Amino acid sequence: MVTLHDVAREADVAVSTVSRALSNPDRVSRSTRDHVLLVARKLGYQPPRSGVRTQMLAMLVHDVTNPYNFGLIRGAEAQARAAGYTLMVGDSQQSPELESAHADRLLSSVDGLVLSGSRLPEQRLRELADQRRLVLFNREASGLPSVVMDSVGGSRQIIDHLVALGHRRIGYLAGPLESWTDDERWRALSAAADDLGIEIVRHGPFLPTLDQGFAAADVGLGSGVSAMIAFNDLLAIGALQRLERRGVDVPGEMSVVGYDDIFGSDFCHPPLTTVTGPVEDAGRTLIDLLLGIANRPNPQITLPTQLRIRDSTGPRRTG
Amino acid sequence: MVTLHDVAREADVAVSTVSRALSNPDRVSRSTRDHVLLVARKLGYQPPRSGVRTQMLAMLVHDVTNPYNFGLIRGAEAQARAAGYTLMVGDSQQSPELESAHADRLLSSVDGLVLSGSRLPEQRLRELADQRRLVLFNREASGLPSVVMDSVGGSRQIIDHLVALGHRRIGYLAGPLESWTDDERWRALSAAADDLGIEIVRHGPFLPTLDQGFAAADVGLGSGVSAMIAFNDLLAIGALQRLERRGVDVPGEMSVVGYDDIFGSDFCHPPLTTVTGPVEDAGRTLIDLLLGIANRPNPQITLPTQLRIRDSTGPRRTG
DNA sequence: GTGAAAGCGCTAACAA
DNA sequence: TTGTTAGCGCTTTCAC
Repeated sequence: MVTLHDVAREADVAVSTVSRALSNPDRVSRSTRDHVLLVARKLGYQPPRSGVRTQMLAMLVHDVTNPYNFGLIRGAEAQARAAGYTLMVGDSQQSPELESAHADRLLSSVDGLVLSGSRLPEQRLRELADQRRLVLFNREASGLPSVVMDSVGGSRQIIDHLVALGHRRIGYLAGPLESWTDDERWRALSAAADDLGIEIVRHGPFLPTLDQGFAAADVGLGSGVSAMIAFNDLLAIGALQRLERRGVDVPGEMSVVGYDDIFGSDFCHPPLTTVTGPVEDAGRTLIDLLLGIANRPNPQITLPTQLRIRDSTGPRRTG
Repeated sequence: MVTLHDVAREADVAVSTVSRALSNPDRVSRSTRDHVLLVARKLGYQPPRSGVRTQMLAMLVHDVTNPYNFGLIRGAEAQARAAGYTLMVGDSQQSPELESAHADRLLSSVDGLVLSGSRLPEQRLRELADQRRLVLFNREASGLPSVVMDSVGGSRQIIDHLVALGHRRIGYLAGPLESWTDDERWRALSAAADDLGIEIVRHGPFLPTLDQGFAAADVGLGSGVSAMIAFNDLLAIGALQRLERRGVDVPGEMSVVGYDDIFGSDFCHPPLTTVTGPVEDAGRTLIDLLLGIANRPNPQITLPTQLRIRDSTGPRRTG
């Protein structure tokens, strides 16, 4: 454990100076402050944490404003509240660096941490888990507790559904390269397509946002497929908007499928066929694991998903 | 400031016992633990906070999963990130008690706090402001810095718009009674209606959720108005869904207006006429105020709003 | 399981 | 502005 004393020695100043630099930056000269802060950072100084329970839990997601997280947050919030805890949600902006920095800061002030779709290396995850209780969502790492929405089942159902409608060439609008979930989905889709002897082509990567859906739709249209599967609903809804603007009939000329069944996927135009799952359950389960209300020590839980068929998919137009 | 010593005296045990009860609950007997925790809670014990900056800010909203907060959160997150801070968002579930409890816990671990639409009494707000930097969104309290979306301008524009379309009896689907924003909106709407000599009737209160929008639509329909203004877009979109299901033509038989221009209000059916404003700016400004990057000491800022006209409003059908 | 007391890390008061 | 030092709150060790 790094103390003020250590920092003071390394920076060659008095402990009080370090204390001031960290607590009352105005009470110290600019140059020494910068120097001290640099050394503190280098040594990995952490504010001392009184062992007193904070009754706070934290969850880090890639984008708080992605409706996908709604169910997750609701479930987790409810369960945390029921147990007398405060849940705070943070945003890592799809960036492993930011995720890591936030996690560091949170360690000293929360009793437990949920990482959703973490992009940190296993090594780093284990480091974090050594200091605080840690659970993962949509990411697995050996020895760490996790909850994952089953991508295989839902993906297979998508392919079955599209093939039943006569589609033989399908496009996949991929998510971020670093995304564990994207990888899972793509692998499950390709496997299912292989099994049924149809063709699936991968486009992208795209960021999971409405805007990127516009671009994705154009790419998909240009590739001559009759159906597109988007990495998630945000991308899919963006694609629907773009297709409508370009005068492409959905599902007449193009079928579109998403993942996650987010807020809006039922009232967009046309309502979106998508993979749905018990995300609120997942949120609750994550908190249960965090608080140690689980049977086994480090369970890796997979929750089932199903295809919810709405109006954005239809028979391939022949001819 | 309450110390372990105080708790120990009041609970008639040694400080070490209190320390254990709070940090290592397993190392103390069940009965004394419960007793100590109760006393600690009664005295309002707070874990000691090393003055070291945590580089964390917190924002409390009523519902993290209300898309209204998207812009706010994005703006605030971006500005916090730019300044090297971590922003965490918490959910008060429309409950002042929960808001207060969360705020208490956060005080000891963040450098500043944003309360959105706070329902705490001014007295309590000032108490909090004494301990940490505090700024308010969509709530004003004398002596405290705040940012508010102007309800008066947007409300007046709604009434002007509806009157221009021939509407003479209008319904307002009210938000929660304790909501400062609801109060502002209702007063501005009534004033504008009075000025123009038309009738506006208040229904509700309703919680600002899609589900409550279903109920609100039914109430509005039954009251013989030709246009409905909802407290916010969530309520309005819920109402649109209900009207569609009941076979009511929008805007032919009923016009609908919302507030906030949330995610989904542009792709619901029909796209919603709503009051929009620079919410991301608001988010950024809040963080600026929190970090003291402001000119005046405790500014009360009001940001302008405009009516965005889409397809959910039209001429009153005569006859 | 609990209390007494030593030890530790941080802050603040004071001197330079 | 910076260093010295006393003091404070919490944890931990040790005795019972």
